[in-house]
Amino acid sequence: MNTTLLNENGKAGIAALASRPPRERILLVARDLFYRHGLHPVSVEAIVDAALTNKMTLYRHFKSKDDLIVAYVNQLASEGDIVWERIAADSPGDPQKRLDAWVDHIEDVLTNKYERGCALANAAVELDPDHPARAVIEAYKRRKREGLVQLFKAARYRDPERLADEVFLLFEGARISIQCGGKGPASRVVSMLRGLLAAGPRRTRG
Amino acid sequence: MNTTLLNENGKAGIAALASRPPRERILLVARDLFYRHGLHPVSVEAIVDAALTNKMTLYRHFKSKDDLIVAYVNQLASEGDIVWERIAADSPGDPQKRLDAWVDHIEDVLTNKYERGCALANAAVELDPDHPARAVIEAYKRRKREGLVQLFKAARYRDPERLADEVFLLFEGARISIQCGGKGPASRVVSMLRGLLAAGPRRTRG
DNA sequence: GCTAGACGTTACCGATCGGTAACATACAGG
DNA sequence: CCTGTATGTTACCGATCGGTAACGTCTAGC
Repeated sequence: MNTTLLNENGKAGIAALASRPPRERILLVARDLFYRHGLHPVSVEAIVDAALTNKMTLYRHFKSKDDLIVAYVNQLASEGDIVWERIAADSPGDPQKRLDAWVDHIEDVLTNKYERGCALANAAVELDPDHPARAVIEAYKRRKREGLVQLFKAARYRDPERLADEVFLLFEGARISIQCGGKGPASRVVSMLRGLLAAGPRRTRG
Repeated sequence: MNTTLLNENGKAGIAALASRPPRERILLVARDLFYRHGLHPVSVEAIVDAALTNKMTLYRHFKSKDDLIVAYVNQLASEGDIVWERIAADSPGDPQKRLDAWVDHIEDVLTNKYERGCALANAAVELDPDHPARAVIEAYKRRKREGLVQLFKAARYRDPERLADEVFLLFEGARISIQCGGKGPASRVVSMLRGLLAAGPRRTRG
């Protein structure tokens, strides 16, 4: 069986894995396999094999596969929050700079050759409406959108709610479109976003 | 087991099903179950049960489950094409009216209470990159985007490619956001689209 | 050095999966 | 009426699934 682990999405290979505790290895591998192949096609066997451990150890850390999925989704959400906080920390008190930095980050995401859509959105597609992981996903998306609203508000853009929705939806649409063969539309979204940011600020009555 | 069939997304109930040939029943049911629960969680047993038939009959019409998935995706794509053609037929030679009609259609889709994202995009999330159904999905999305470009071109909008990408991505983003709890962002997208259509036309040098 | 707890190994469980063989039935067209 | 074709029924296949029991091993901390 193939034991190739983890794309170059900022993560290390098999060598760095071996020295980490099993739970961490499992989450690292789950993150990779779930994203690349989806939730259902990836068996716990495949995960523990790639994580260089075994089923018993996995089930000592996670009550069930669904519980692992919740942990996987929580991991993604908290990583997204960290990116957001890093952007905030890099430009304290400068909402305009934060917006620019956010678009730079978007550009990185969309040009990543391993991009296969938003992992959280993809997970939502595969999960029943009552799956506990969905609440995490929905809360994260709302948080993200609200952060954009506050940023546009602080930067004194006109109609911040509408603008936040627009850039939020453009970004979401671009990510989902990448794996639907529409690389064309997505390639233009960064310049669209920059256009929106450049054209809008301080239109609040001067 | 529950035999509730087909949401009100324009399709009939169990009574209308019974009089149709098995292959049609199977596709009708697959369309419903695949969309509501995803591709992998729906077994062929569940499909044939809901379609009031049996596995043997299904496998006489489809070589495999993957083959059924291809037929499911083809069905969705051709239905989408039919909507597009109907819009064209309703406003022959009037691209602006077609654009308006398209946005009206978008509004219907986004306000449908059973909306769970674009069925084709959802399917793409669940399919390997080399699955034969993916080519169908990608071709459809490209076709759809190209149709928008031609419409904006014919209606003499400025920068039709960019505008087509923008409305395309907003629509895609809205659909995927609906099931991620972001009903807020999606609710504004129709007025955004109408704004884009109203503000832009004939900006081609007047 | 001993012990406790984390980890690994093997083997297994019942359920379900996609898919098929063999056979019975219904029915339309000659 | 007879025959061919589509459909339905039952039973089954091997594979894989998520999950567990029992037991052996390793090592950190006292």
